Amino acid sequence: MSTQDRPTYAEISSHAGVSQATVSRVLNGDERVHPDRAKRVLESVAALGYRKNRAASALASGRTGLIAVVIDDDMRVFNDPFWSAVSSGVSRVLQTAELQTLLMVSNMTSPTGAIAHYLNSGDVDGAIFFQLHSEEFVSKLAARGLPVVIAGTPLSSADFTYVDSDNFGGARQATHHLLQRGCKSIASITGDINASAARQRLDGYRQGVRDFGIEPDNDLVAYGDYSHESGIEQMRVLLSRGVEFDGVFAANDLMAVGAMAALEEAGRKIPDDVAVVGFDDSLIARTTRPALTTIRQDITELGEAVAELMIQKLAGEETFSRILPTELIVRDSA
Amino acid sequence: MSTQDRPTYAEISSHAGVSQATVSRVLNGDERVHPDRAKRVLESVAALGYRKNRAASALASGRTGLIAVVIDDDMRVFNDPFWSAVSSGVSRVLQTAELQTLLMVSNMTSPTGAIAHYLNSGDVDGAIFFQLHSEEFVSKLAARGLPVVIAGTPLSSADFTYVDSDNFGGARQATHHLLQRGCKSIASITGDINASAARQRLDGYRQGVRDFGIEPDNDLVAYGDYSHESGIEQMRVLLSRGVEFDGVFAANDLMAVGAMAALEEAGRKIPDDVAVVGFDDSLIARTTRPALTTIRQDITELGEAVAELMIQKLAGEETFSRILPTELIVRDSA
DNA sequence: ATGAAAGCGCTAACAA
DNA sequence: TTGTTAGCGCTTTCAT
Repeated sequence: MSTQDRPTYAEISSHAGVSQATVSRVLNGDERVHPDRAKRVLESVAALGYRKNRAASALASGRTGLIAVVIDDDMRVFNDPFWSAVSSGVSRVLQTAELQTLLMVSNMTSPTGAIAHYLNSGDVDGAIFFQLHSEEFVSKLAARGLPVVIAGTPLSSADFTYVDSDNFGGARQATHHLLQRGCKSIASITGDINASAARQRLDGYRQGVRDFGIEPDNDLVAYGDYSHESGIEQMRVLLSRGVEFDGVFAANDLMAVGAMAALEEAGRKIPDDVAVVGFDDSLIARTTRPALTTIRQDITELGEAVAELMIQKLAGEETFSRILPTELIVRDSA
Repeated sequence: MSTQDRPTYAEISSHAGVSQATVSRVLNGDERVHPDRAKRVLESVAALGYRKNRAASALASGRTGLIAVVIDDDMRVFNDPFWSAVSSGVSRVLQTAELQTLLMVSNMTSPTGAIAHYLNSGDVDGAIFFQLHSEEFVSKLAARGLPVVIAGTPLSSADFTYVDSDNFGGARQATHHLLQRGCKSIASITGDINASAARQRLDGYRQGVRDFGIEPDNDLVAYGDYSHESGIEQMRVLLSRGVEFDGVFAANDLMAVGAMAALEEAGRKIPDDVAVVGFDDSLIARTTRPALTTIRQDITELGEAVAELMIQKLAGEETFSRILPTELIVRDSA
C-alpha cells in the first residue's frame, strides 16, 4: 500500500558513491568490502532511512526469509496454551535471525491441501510442524529439500530433526515421587495413546514402578485421551475394577484434575487416600484444589530450541534432535 | 532451497499458446479473458504443476499477501488460550483469501523495534493487533496507509476498526443473573483496570446493579489484575472490609476461581453463602469445583471477524467495528 | 576489493 | 479481448 517511494539501492549507491553491488554486499554481510566504504554505505542507509524490500530480495536470491509453523486446527491445540507458548518462543528466536514466522493452521494437512500447496511452492525457507501430522507428507517435503523441524516426537523412527520434552523421564520421575512418598500401588491414566508423548509417558510410568521392584500391572492402567472428561471417566473405571491403588499418575494436568474430582466423588481423600501427579504444570495445576503436584516442561525453551535447530539447518549445519529435561513440581496432591 | 526449476509463465504461456499477460490475467481472476483461452491456461497450469512465485508477484504488484498478527510477548497472552484461538480463526479466514498470517511477537512494540521496522517496510499488506499496544504507534502505521484491525477495544476514541466481545453487556448479564437468583448485594473484582475490557466489565457490573434499583457501592469493588493470585487477594480484601455481599462477579474465570478459594478458606459456601460468576468460559470454568457459572465469549468468531474486516479493508470497502454478543453459561457456582 | 550488467518471475501500462 | 514491453528492487556472476 502507498508507494512511499522509499529509497532503493540506486539512491544508496549514489549517495554513498559506490556501486549497487557494494551496497548489496554490505547489507548482506559480505566480508570482502573495504571497511571505509562499508561504513559509508551504512551511513547512507541510515541517512536515507533505507529498508530492504523483502520481495525483491526474495525474488533475486530465492530465499524468502519465511518459516512456516504448521499447526493442526485441532481443538486440543487451541485450547491448550502449550502451543501458543511454543510459537512465541519460535517466533522470538527466528526474529533474531531475520526470519519471520508464517502461521499456518491446517484443518487437514492432506498433500492436496492449501498448506501443502504453499509449502511446496518454495515460498518458505523451512517448515516447523507441531505434533507430526502425516509423517509421509512431511517426509516428502523434507525429501524435496525443505528444511523441517518437528516440535514433539515423530511416531516413526524416520530421521526427522525434532525437539521434545523428556516424556519418558518425566513420567518416571512422577512415578518415583509417588513411590518415594510411600505409595504402594500406582495407577496411571494415559493420554491419547496414538500420540507418541502418551506412549512415552506410559513407558516412563512402567519403568518407574519397575525401578522400585514392582511389576507393572495392566489393571492399573486406564486409557484416556488427555481431556478432563476422560480423566473423570478413567478414574471411575479404575475404581470400578476393584484393584487397590494409593497413587495415580495422569499423563496431563487436565486429566489429573478430572481424576481428582472422581476420587473425591468416591470419597477418597487426596493425597492421603490417593496421591495424584499430573504432567505439564499448566495453569490449572496451580489453581486447582488441592494444588496439583506435576511435571513441568519448559515449553518456551522447546520453542526456542526448535527455532535454533531451524536456523542451524538453514545454515547447512548438522542438527541433532533434542530432548529437554522436565522438573518435578511438588504441591499438595502428592 | 533446491531450485526445482518449477515452470514459470514462460512455460505456461507457450504450452497454452497464449501470452504471459493472458496467463497473468487468468491467474489473477481478470474477467476479460475468453473462457476458452482461460480454460487452456488452467489446463496448462495443472498439466505442468505450476505454482506462482509469491516473491515475484509481490515485487511486481507491491502486494505481499502477508498480514501481520502482532502480539505482545506478555505472559498473560501466552498462558491464555484466548489469543491462540483468535489467531487460529484469523489464520483460517485469511487463508480463504489467499492471505498468509505472519506471527510477530513483540517484547516491546517501540517504534524503533524490529517489528515497527518490518511493519513500516511495506512487507505486509496489513496488520492485526491483539490488545492495543501503543496506540500512537498503531495510529502512525494506519496514517501511513497500512490497513489495521484491532482485536479488542482501543482505549482512545481513535477511529480504529476493531472487534471485541461485548464486555459491558456480558458483565451486566452476569450481574443480572446473580440478582435474579436472589442475591441482595453483589461485589466485583475487576481485571487490570488499565485495559479497556476491564473497565467495560466494571461499567457493565455497575449498570447491572443499577438496573435492579441498587446504587453501586465502591466498597464492593476490589481491583485485581486478572491473575489467579489477585482473585484470592482481592476476595480477602473484600471480606476484610466487613461489607456484606452474597454474590460476586469476577472479571475473568481465573480470578473467580481464586476468589472461590478465598471464600472457602473463609468458611463461606458456594453458591449458598456467596454465588460467583466469572467471565471467559475458559477451560478452568468447567473443571473447577464447583463448576463456574460464567460469561462465554466466542473467541474463534472474534478471530474470524477480525480477519474478515481485514479482507474488506484490503478490498477498499468501508469497515465497521463489531461487538460480539456474549452468553451466560450457568453452572454450579451461581 | 569493486563495478557492470544480466536477470529472478511476475504485473500492469500501453498498444493493437 | 489480447499481446508487447517495461520495469519492480535486489542478487550474483563475471570482469576488472
